[in-house]
Amino acid sequence: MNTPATEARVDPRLTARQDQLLQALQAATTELSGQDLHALLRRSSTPMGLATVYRHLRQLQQWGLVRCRHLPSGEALFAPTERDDHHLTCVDCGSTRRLPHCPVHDLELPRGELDGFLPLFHTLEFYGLCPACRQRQAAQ
Amino acid sequence: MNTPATEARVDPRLTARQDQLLQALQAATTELSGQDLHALLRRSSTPMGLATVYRHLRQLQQWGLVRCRHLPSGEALFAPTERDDHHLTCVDCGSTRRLPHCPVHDLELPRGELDGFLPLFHTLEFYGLCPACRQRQAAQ
DNA sequence: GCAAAAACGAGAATGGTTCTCATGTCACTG
DNA sequence: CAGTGACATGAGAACCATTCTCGTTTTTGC
Repeated sequence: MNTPATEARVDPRLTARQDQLLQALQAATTELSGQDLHALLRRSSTPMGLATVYRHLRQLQQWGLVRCRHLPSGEALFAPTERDDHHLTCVDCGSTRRLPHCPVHDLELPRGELDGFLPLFHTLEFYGLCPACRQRQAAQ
Repeated sequence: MNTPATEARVDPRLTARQDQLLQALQAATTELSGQDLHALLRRSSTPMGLATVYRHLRQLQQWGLVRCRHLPSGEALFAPTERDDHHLTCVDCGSTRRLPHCPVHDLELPRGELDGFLPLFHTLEFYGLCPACRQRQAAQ
């Protein structure tokens, strides 16, 4: 199940800021929230404001370079789309665990994989551009 | 890809309030937000406060009776887990469209199905209880 | 009935995200 | 070089869905 992010990438010409943001995400071993990125980049030689962080995260997301998922707490976590990670998320404490490999290739989740985790439900969502927005963006 | 919600259901003995909430979700043709449900039930003969709506939504979710997904806007939408719906979500305008059938059985999304929608990335998440929380809940 | 426990809800608090707008930056031009 | 316009930036305010607080009401167990 490969989402054609490369094909979807409209304009890979990133600004320095966008590149800085993307590299921070790629360098991180885990997903980062907007707040995390802000705190991280605050310490760099070229600090980035919170508004700019969110602005560019949305832009990168619309370009298919960054994916976003929401924890039960409502916090949004970002990661580069090149990482094909999937997670088990606890609806009680909100903790998440990365699955060792993409489960879509093995839909009947084996007991061993779950390792005690009790699945209650799943979500499968596709993010992208609807025809109306593609058309509007092309017209601009 | 059937999530064993029934097996996971710890205590299907719902209170009147929980039942009212679940029935409202089942009766609705679309997913509803917490605010939607509050507004809807406000007009019923037994109105429900916002705090109670969210309290029970979380409870029903932990029981695997209700699923929740987040729009790019951050708004959370709820639906009964018995409905196996999946969506295309636009990262620009946030609109969502229900897929005609569960795409997990047809992973290579056919062009016709997309109908002009440009997928940028997808998310696949499992929600449930981690071992620690199962243990803690069992102990209580 | 009656007391203890649980459920309830109005309104305040929380906190992540977005918006506003004044300022900064940069590429051009003449 | 100023001059100029378009765009990027960020501090802080605004927003708003959700959660928390806490006094009241309802239910439960006996």
